[in-house]
Amino acid sequence: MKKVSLKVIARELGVSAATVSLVLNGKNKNGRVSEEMSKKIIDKAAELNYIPNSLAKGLKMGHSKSIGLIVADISNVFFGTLALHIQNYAESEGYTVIIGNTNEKLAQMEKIIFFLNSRQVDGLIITPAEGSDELIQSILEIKKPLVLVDRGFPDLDVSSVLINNYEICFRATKQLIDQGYKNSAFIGYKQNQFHTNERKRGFVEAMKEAALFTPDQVKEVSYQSLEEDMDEVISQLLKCAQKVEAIFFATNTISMAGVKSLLKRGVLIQKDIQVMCFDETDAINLFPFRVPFIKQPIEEMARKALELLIEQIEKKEVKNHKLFLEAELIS
Amino acid sequence: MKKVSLKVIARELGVSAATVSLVLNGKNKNGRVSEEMSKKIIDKAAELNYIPNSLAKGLKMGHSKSIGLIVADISNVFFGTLALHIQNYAESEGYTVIIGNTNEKLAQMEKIIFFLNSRQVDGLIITPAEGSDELIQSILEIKKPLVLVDRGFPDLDVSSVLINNYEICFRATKQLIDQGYKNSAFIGYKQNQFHTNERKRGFVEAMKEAALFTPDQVKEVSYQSLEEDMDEVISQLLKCAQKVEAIFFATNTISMAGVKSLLKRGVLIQKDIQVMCFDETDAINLFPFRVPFIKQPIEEMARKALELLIEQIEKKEVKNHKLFLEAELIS
DNA sequence: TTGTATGCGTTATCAG
DNA sequence: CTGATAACGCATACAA
Repeated sequence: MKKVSLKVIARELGVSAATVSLVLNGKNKNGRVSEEMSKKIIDKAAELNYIPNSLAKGLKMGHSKSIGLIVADISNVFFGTLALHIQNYAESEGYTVIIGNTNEKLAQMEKIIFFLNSRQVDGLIITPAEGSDELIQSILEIKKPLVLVDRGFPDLDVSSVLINNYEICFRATKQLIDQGYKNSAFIGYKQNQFHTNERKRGFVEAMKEAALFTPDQVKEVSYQSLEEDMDEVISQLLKCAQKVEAIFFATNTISMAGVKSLLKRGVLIQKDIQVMCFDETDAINLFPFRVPFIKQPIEEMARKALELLIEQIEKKEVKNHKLFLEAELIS
Repeated sequence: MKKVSLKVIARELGVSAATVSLVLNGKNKNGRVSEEMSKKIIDKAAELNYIPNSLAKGLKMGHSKSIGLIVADISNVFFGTLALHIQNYAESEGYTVIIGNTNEKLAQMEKIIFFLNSRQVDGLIITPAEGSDELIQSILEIKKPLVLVDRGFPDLDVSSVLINNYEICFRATKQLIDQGYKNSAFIGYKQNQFHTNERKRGFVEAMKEAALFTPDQVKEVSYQSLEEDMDEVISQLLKCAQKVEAIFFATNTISMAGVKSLLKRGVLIQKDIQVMCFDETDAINLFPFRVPFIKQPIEEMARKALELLIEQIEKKEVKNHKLFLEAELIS
């Protein structure tokens, strides 16, 4: 079973490759090719199981009709779901998605970008790793269409689709306060990224507004040693002189680890300690009562990111649109 | 910032594109190109930020150094994790992975295969959808390297990496019996796939061996309406005259939905009803006690699948290796 | 209504 | 030691 190319079809039918190409691309508008020939070609292509070679096409056309999606970790449900939706929308627009993982590592991210670029992706959707601003800047410089999702760099002239992190965290914290939880803690990642900082700021400002803030309410765990750090932080909180009444977890993975750690210690969620989670993790659904959480509009994020990207690709200009979608407080 | 190709470097340096190609691919072994020129070329490439065009290379070479991974649903942790590991191994072997979702739909799967083939992937790793045997057969016929993971077709002459579904489920069921749970139920997907049938068979045979089997112990839910079906099935089981003592869930998604449904009804896991789960879902870890589950060697599955695939790709022959890796019973 | 020629960026072959 | 040339499969301008 040898490769069947345009030429093979052309030869079998005694016509030129050009004619076959025209017909198979539906470009025989103004009676360019006869109905008869046209039909013969289409039938032959089907008969021979012709599959167009996208590499050749891409090379010729100067675009690959593919986009690169770079996430931190595809085994994380949040990114998996994001990827699913992006793929779905991309497909309906005629684009393939190539997914890469950074594992939150800058070096890895750089490698993947190079790789994706060498594969001639028409654009990139990225959840940038910490400290990747220069790297992002370098993509901008080569005028490659680019959209950031989930995380962004406010100072960079780049399009991004984020949620209203500050505001939703402010509201979530305020809700805890209004419900009577005066002494809350916030657990986030030990990293300096805009979106995480905004979440923290939301918590801090709400607490300050209610004159309830003390600096040691904010705790940090590291991505690499999440479970151990969480256990440490939780036990610190439980030992505090002033009893912690609620804990705000800043991401879905932190929420899972946090809830797990609490349960391990026999702490009763909502009875002993209230929690506020990020994203609708499986964990949340297992309780016989509602656990409050912040719901991100993942599908919309996917759609918007793709829209912005395709706009850039097709208009051939790199625009700076910064979108902040509204997350929802579910309780 | 225009595209920088081999030619550009060549022109700037006043040499031919061929020479540049040789140097940049490290093929100037036997003093083919002078040290001096060599260095100049490498420096220039770095200076101009040269990125090789994989499309052109692939077109010329006849391979793309990429493989297609087709899963049922990338937002499912099992597949996400599988994808992560496959990508990691693939990368270390110099291959890119392009991921596609079937959403368990045959038509979708067919579409993706066509797409991936048109992108000239060198091989395919697939978790086949139900009823996709003819489709798989057609891939075999065009001699495209192919490995099935997680699910397989025993009658097809195709390589696959599965776990020992029958045996592990037999043992898991036997363990429930030995622990005194006489009346167990099994909940699986309403589909006719080898791997799921094997799981069911493991349960049934173990029950039969202990003379405890009755046909209505086996329940089915459908992938599309998992939650509703699960609620229905669970309430059926709870209403049974003969009290159900344990439930065996046949996949990770079923486990999650099942546990959720039980908790919703106020059933106490392990106290009222024991469960046996598939995969280590988040849910399992939230209980203050150990919930027994079957642990699949996902990373090993990924590695083996890739090994088999690369072997096929590089030896240019399609071998039929059927691997059955050992899952682990954790309790 | 159809065919020919050209080039996309690369590598391999063969000359020089 | 290096350069010219052809070819991979396709799309397009131009010729017939």
